[in-house]
Amino acid sequence: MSTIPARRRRATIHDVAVEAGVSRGTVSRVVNDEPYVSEQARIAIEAAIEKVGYVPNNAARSLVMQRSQAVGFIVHEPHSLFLEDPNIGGILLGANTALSSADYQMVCLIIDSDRDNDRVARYLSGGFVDGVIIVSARQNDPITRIVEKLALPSVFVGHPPDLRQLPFVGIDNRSSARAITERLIGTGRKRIGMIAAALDRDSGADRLAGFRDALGPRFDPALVEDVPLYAFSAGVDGMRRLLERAPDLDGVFAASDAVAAGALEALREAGRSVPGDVGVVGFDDSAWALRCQPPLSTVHQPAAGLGEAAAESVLAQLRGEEPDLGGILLDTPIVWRDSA
Amino acid sequence: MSTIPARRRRATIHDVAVEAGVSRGTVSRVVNDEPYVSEQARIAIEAAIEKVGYVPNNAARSLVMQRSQAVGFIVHEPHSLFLEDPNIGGILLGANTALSSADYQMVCLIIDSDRDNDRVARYLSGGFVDGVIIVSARQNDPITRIVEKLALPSVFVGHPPDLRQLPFVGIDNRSSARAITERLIGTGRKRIGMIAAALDRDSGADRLAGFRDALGPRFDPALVEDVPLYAFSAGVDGMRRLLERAPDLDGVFAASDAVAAGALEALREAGRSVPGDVGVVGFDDSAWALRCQPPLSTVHQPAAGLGEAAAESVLAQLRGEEPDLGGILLDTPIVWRDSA
DNA sequence: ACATAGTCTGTGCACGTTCACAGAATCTCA
DNA sequence: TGAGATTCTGTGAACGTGCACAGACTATGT
Repeated sequence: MSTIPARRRRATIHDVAVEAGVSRGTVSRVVNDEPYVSEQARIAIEAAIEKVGYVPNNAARSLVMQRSQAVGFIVHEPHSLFLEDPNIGGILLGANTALSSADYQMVCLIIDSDRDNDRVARYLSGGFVDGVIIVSARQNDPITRIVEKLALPSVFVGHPPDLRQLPFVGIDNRSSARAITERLIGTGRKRIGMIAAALDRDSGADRLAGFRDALGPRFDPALVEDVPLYAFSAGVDGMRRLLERAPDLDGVFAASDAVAAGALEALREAGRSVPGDVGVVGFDDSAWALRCQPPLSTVHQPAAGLGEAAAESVLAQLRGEEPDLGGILLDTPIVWRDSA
Repeated sequence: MSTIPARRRRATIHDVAVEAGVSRGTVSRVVNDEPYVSEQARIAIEAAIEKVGYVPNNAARSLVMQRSQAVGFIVHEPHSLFLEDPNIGGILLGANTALSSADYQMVCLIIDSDRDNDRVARYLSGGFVDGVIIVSARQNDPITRIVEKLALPSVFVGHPPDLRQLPFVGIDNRSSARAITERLIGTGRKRIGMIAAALDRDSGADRLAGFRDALGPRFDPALVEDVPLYAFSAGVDGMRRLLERAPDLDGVFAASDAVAAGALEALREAGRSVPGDVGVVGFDDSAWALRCQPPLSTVHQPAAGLGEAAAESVLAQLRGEEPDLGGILLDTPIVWRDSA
C-alpha cells in the first residue's frame, strides 16, 4: 500500500519569520524591498525564504491591497479573429511582454457568446483585474459600458465603439493608405484601382479615404470595387469585377493582404503578369504577404508595437496618470517587395 | 470646480446582510446555492444583492478556499506558434469554452524568454492557478519540472517532453498519416513520395512512420525527402529535390499543409499539373489548405476539440479524478478536396 | 549627561470571505 | 407532553498579507 504524500501546506510569511527569528513585519519589508531593515536581518530572512520555499500568497495580498496585479485582455469574435487576423497574435504577444516586465499578469478574456459576455462582465466587476485592453470592440458593446461604469483603466486597440472618448492605440489607416498609394503612383502606374473592403468599419473606410487622398483629382470612382470582408475570396471576386470594368488597369491597391492575395489569383486567371502588367499592393504585412507569388508590397502593421503601447497606456493609468484621449497612433512602415 | 466622484467602496457580503436584515452566513449560503435557507430569506437577500450591486470578492474567497478558480494556459515559443501555427488559436478557444462553462478562468502565460520562464514559475508556485494546460513544451523544460514538483493538475497538448508519464491530449499522427496515405494510394497512384518534416519531433517522426505503414513492402526510402521545419519554403525545397530524384512521381504526402503549399509551388514551377500529373495531400487542415490552388486534401486537426479535451482533463483532475496517463487521442477526419 | 533625530523591529488590526459550531424554531411521532 | 429529528440562522475563527503605530536601540550634537 503506497502512502499518499500529504499535500504540504504552503509556507507563509509567518513560517519565514519563525525560521529567521524575526517578526512578520520585518519579513514583509524584505519581501517588498522596503527600507529600514538591518543587513543582518535581511540576510537571515533571505536564507529563510529560500529554505522554506516561501512564495507570497497572492490572494491575501490582493485582499489587503485591493488590487489584483492583473490586466484583462479582452477579445471579441475570436473565431474570425484568431483564424483570419494575423495581427491578434502579435498584439497579444506585445501586450504580454510589456505587462510582464511590470510584474502584471495578463488574463485573456475571450468573448465568444452572450454567456461569455455575462461571465466577463462578472469578472470585471469582481475586481479580478485592475485594468483592461480591449481588442475589436463592437458597437453597443455591454463590456464597454461596464468598463465605463466601473471607471476601470482601459485602452482600446483600434477605435473605441460608438465614437466614445476613450483611450486607444491604433494606426493611421488613412495616411498609411495614402502613403502606399503614392508609392504605387511613383512607379509610373497610370490607371490605379482599389479593392476596398469592410467599408462599415473605420479601418475600411479610412483606407479608401487615403487612396482617394493620394489620387486627388485623378480619383475615379469607377476604379473602386468594394467587398464586404477582408478575405481572400472577396479579393478574387473584387478583382474579377474590376478587370471587367477596367481592363486597361495597371495598378491595384487592395485593402488587405488577404484581399490582395485573392486579387493576384484573379489576375493570374486573367493572364496578367504581376508586377509586369499590373502592380499590386496590400495592407497589413501579414503572413499572406510573403506567401504570395510574387511577395506583396504592403503596409506593415506593428502588431506587437500596438500591444505594447496598449499595455503601457494601461500601466500609466494604473500609476495614476491621465490617459491621452486623443489616442496613440503608431508608425506604419511600407514594406516594398516584388508585387509592384 | 467639479467634484471628483468618490470611488465608492465595493459592496461586501456584510452590506448585503444588513440590507436584507440577516447574517453574513445566510447570505453566503444564498450566494453559493447551499440548502437550509428559507424562501423568505432567499428572496430578501436576492433583492438586497441586486440593490447594493454585490459581487463576491474573489481574493477573499481564494484566500479562505485555498484555490483560485483559474487555470493557466502555457504557450512556449509564441513567435513561431502564433504566426505559423494556425492550431493554437483553436486550442485556446476550445479550452476557454470548456473552462468558462465550469466557471474557471483561463490565464494565458506566454513564455517568450528566460525571464518569462522565471515569472511563470513564480506565478505557478504562487498558487495563482489551480491547474495548467501546456502547449508545445520543450525538452528539459523548467516549467514541466515545477509542475511536477508542485503536483499541479496538468495536461499537455501534444506529447509531454522527455517521455514523461504525464496526462496529455493529442492526435494519432501515425495512424492519421497512414489513413491519408492509403486514401492517396486508393486513387490509383503508383509512385508516391513524402516530404517529411521536423523528424526531431514526435509529430514529424510519427507522420513518416504512418506513411511507411501504409505503403508496407512498397515503401521506398528514396522517395522520402526530409526538411527541418513545417514551413512553406521547406516544402518548395523538398519538392524540388524529390522531383530531381524521382521525376516519375505521381503522388506526394507532405507532412503539413504549409509544406504541401510549398510543394504545389515547386510542382507548378516544374510544369506538373495537380491533381492531373501528381496528387498531393497535406496534414493539419490549416488555413493553407483552402488557400492553395487547388485546395488541399488533408488530415483535419481538431484544434478546438483538443483545447476542450485538455480543459476537461484538468477539470476532472480538479474534481479529484485520476488522470489518464495513457493520453487522450482525438479523431482526425480526412478532408478530401481537389489536390488529389 | 541628556535631548533629539534616525534607524530598526514587533504587534494588532483590517481586508471579505467560508466554515464549523451552537442554538433557535418547527415538525414528527410515541 | 416531551424527546428527537429536521430546518434554519447567527457567530467567531481562520485564511495570509500590508500597514499604522508604538516602542527599542543607536548615533549625533550640545
